[in-house]
Amino acid sequence: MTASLSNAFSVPTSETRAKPKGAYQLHSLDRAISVLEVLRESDVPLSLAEICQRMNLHKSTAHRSLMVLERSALIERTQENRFRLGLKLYELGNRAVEQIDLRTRIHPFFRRLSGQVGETVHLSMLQKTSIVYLDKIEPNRRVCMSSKIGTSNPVYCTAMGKAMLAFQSEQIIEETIAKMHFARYTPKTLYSRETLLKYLERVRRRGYAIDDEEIELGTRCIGAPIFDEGHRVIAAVSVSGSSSRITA
Amino acid sequence: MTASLSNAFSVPTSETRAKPKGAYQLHSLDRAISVLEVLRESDVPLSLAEICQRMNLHKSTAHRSLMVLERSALIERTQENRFRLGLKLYELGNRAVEQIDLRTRIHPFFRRLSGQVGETVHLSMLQKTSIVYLDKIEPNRRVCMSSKIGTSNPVYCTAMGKAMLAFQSEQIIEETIAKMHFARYTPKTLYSRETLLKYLERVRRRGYAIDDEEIELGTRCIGAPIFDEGHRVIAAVSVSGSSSRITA
DNA sequence: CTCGGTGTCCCGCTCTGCGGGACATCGAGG
DNA sequence: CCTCGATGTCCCGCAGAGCGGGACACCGAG
Repeated sequence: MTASLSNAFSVPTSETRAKPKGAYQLHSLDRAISVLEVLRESDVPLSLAEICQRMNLHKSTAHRSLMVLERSALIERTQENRFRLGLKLYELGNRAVEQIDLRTRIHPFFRRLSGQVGETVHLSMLQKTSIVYLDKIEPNRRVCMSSKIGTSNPVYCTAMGKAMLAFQSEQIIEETIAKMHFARYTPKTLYSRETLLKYLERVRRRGYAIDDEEIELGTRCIGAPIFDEGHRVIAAVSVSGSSSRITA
Repeated sequence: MTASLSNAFSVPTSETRAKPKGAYQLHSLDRAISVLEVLRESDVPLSLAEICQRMNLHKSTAHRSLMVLERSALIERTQENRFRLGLKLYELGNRAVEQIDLRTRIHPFFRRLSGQVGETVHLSMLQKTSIVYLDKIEPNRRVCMSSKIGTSNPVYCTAMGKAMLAFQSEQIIEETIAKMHFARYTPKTLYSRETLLKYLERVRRRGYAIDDEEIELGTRCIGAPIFDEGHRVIAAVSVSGSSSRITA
């Protein structure tokens, strides 16, 4: 299936752009999504010209995209005619996690875990090649390692990511790994298909995964998958702490 | 300007659809956004067929849209081949409010207010013809009136909405009201341009707005605008409570 | 005043992507 | 077993959406 899709490239046409194309094409939609991505990465609102530059687009093309996006409040413009992400996204995003309803179902169990370990605990879900943080509880310590809710990290260098990936079907694992771009955050980061596969095998035997300073030196995490009634992985929890405190 | 845009309709073409068109057109993008909207309104994941039905679209058209949206994780599909909003929206949404950064700037002041009044306080921002709730603090009472963070309500029947709208430029007020669809939630709901305009005038004189059971019987709110350094309205706070407790 | 930089808007030609429809797949029912 | 209906996926030709060139207006700087 995935194979047949890749064949669908048929005519590679001109396509100089290095867009992450994947068969089904809706140019203006893809472009609009890229705009959102560009705006997300920026810390300040961007002008039309800046957006054109970063995506190399022509003025009129970008302008049209922006107008439509603004009309639906996915982006909004400041008084100085700059653009940033719109609050509609907040609405949609909150609704998205609400539909999954994981947070409320898991929260009690989650609190107890937090009380027991006295370290930061996180809740996350798998999303393509990333994990997205949905919830966390921080201990009453001065310092603690934690990620911000609503952000994401790569699967291959987090305990929760590996815990969730390990229990997917053979096929999903293959597809997911194929889409990954390995980057070495620390010397300990797993950076190849093979090491990752071997690691997933271990996770399956033990039932949990560990991130041993793979994304940040000094931070160690233990992650375990959460299954639904049908024994499918739907989320993961983790305990994170300074590598000095986490050993057992 | 708005006038010239409306002229740009030039050829009304076929367009049987009652789409909220507004000059700049990107069909596939508009459609995709509608898909998100449809998914947001549903409490259960929807199948391709159901989506086609609700939007009356042809299978192939909707299918393409869905595939692209899924590729970028704006929607995700369940094992039963149904679609729901994707977690990417959560990421983007959180980033959106983070970029505005209001919450953290206002929070201290906000806490104090909450402590003083002992009723639910809300923080919201204007978004087209709605207000979006960004933050709230609830009192330690058993019952309290409050809205869910990340959701929205119409401008014309909320204290914060009217407080923010009142201090916009003449032009913005006009445009916003033009886009509104008045619905009568309660007998007290303002439901015409004129009453709303007159009310806004009062708000400007007093400096704050009141929602007197306009959206829900038994609930009364007082809303005040928040200005930035340049005396522009950027948000609003409100105090809400049962109409029996709120009078002065 | 010019000049470079904005954002907005128009228009013609090209090639995207629409929609009809074929094709698999599944499940229910006979 | 086959049939039937409903599903999702995929292909392809034609038509019209939307791309990009470019005109235009509007700054603010020099």
